[in-house]
Amino acid sequence: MSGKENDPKTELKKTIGIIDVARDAGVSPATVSRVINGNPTVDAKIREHVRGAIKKLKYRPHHAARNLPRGLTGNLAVATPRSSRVLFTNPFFSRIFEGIGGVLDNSTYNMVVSTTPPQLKRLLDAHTVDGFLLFSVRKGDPYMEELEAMDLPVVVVGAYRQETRFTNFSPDYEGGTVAAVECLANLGHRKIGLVNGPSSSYKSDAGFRGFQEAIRRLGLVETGSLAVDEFIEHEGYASFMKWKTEGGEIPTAYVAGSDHLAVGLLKAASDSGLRVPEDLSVVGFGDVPLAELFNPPLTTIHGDLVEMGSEAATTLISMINGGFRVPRRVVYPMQIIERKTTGVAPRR
Amino acid sequence: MSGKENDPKTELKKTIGIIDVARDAGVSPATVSRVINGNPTVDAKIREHVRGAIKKLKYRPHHAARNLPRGLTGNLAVATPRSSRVLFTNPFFSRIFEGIGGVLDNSTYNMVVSTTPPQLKRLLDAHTVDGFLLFSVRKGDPYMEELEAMDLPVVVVGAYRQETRFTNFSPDYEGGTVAAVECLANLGHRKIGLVNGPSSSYKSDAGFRGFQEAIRRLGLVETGSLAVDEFIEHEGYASFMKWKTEGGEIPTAYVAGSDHLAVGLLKAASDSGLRVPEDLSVVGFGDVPLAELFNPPLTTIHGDLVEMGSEAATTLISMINGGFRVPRRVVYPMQIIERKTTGVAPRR
DNA sequence: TTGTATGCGTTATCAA
DNA sequence: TTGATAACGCATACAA
Repeated sequence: MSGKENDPKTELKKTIGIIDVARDAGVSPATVSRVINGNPTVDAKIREHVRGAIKKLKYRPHHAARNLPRGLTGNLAVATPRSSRVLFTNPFFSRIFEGIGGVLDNSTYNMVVSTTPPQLKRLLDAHTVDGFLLFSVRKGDPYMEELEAMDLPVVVVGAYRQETRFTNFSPDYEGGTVAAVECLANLGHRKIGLVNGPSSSYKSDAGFRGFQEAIRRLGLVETGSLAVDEFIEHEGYASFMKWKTEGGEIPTAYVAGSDHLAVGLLKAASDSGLRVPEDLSVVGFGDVPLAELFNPPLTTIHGDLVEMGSEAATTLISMINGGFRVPRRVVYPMQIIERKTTGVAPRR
Repeated sequence: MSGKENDPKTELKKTIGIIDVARDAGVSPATVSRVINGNPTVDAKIREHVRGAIKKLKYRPHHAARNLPRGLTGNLAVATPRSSRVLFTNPFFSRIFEGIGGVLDNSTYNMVVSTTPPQLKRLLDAHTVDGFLLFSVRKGDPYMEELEAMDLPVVVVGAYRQETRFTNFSPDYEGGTVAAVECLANLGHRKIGLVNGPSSSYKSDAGFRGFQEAIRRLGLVETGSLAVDEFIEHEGYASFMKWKTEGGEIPTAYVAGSDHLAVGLLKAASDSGLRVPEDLSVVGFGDVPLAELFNPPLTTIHGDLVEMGSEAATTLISMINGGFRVPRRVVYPMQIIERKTTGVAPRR
């Protein structure tokens, strides 16, 4: 009635590990490990017994310790080499993220997100992830060469350069822009402008290529194009106002590099007394949730970005497991959604 | 000329570890460890020598292995117990996230993000993070009781219940809503409606409390209130249309639970032939980047959410290190930003 | 100031 | 089918 299990050194153990479970179940740690990992070579009775001990002790495996012997981490990085808010101002991100999440749900990987250069740097300096999902990369972004030099699996989502070992999944910025110009041309527009991002953006390059090609092929004239530093509302607004103030010629239609840019442009046009689409047509890019609800509803370029995120994540995991040794380059088709910011060209 | 270091077993080592560096530098692993951790009790010459070896071998410490002996992971969770897109449709999230990122930049913690219940479940079942930053929690969300029962540090960002061990940082939903009603009352509005989220939302509760209190205190009359399931554009639009179709009375002003809700409402009003703000005034909540650029610019409730995110993260880290043992409850003041969706009440 | 030895929680190899 | 035991990469008392 007294001496049962009355150890003198009744110390308080911090975390209960696989050894504690083994002791409680009267088996070896190896057997517990087998049960945890669903190894079939375990006697059914013992398995249930061990499971009972696991629940009883509220045992929870240690993620990092589990992966240590494999030389892996069990973590995937979702990162941008640029500024903090890019991931969220990136019009596509929320949908791509949704695709990634779906894949992770059916895996055992965790997602470690880095939204600033210092965080990315840490990810590179320590073995913290088994692979990278990279977003919004621009020319000259920090740590990209370093990443190229490492042998970690990397998938870049969005436009990227050609000479690279990275696998790349990207919306068809070029084709989407072509579709926008063609739509405008069909509405009778002859003078069309491009509101594009900075030259440091691969996405800008692709959009520019598509724009130029379509303009030339259709015999149109590029008019009043604008180049901004970021694909955000404010930049689109300011650029248009500046252009107008300086007496620049206003086209009858604009193709924007992003929906946010388009919204800024729309606002600037409105503040300038221009009616949309009577006086000016505008096409966005991305079809963010807001686009449909905007006033007026935004004509824009749409693509299945959830699917893209999903495939990117699936591919990365496959690469980690030795698949897809040679870089892949996949482009996702984009199509135009005509709403209310595009109309027949005005007679000027 | 032949036998120097000519081991028979010239196997290819996978990752180079602290031992390799130690051997190359002619010191013990412990000394290398000290250099890595900036331990001052290392001779300057040796330190430089070791650093040279680290660079030469391109040695990178292993994050998980480093934290194992400490019984920690070095990871923080940023999670929501709800659906995937919540984190991104949450109007506040991008700014709060910015605050968190800033703190992480100056720490050694990594951020593992979970945007789906399965991912959250994994985080709970394995020792993967040292603490939780929880977002968009609603009544009845899965795994919350489980988390409460564990002894991991947790900080909830956004409205939450009173009876909890979790520390809580939240915008002042109640006070902000009061400010909105007061503003409207000053403009002469008497019949005011609330476009609120679902009753499962703590945020809705707070907004409702503030609304009711202000309405009663100012002697106004609640008119045409709407309750939606999510704080998104679509819901606001649909609810208003349904209400109108059913012949419900339209107030002269609406207070919305979020900017996105306000945008949907604005769109519905516009489609119904109502002018803003001549026929109807609307106040949003959150002051998302879009609000200012919307057409017309949205009057809304603003707060310093970057700061809130920053303090939440700082507090969580402190908790992990043994600080703030008792739950804290911090409410961030919100103020109204009057733009163009609010005006003098029409005579009806 | 530096080295040795041990432990962190788990997997995996090899016997039994 | 199960059990020792050696890694996995590193930090840290304890010695020297």
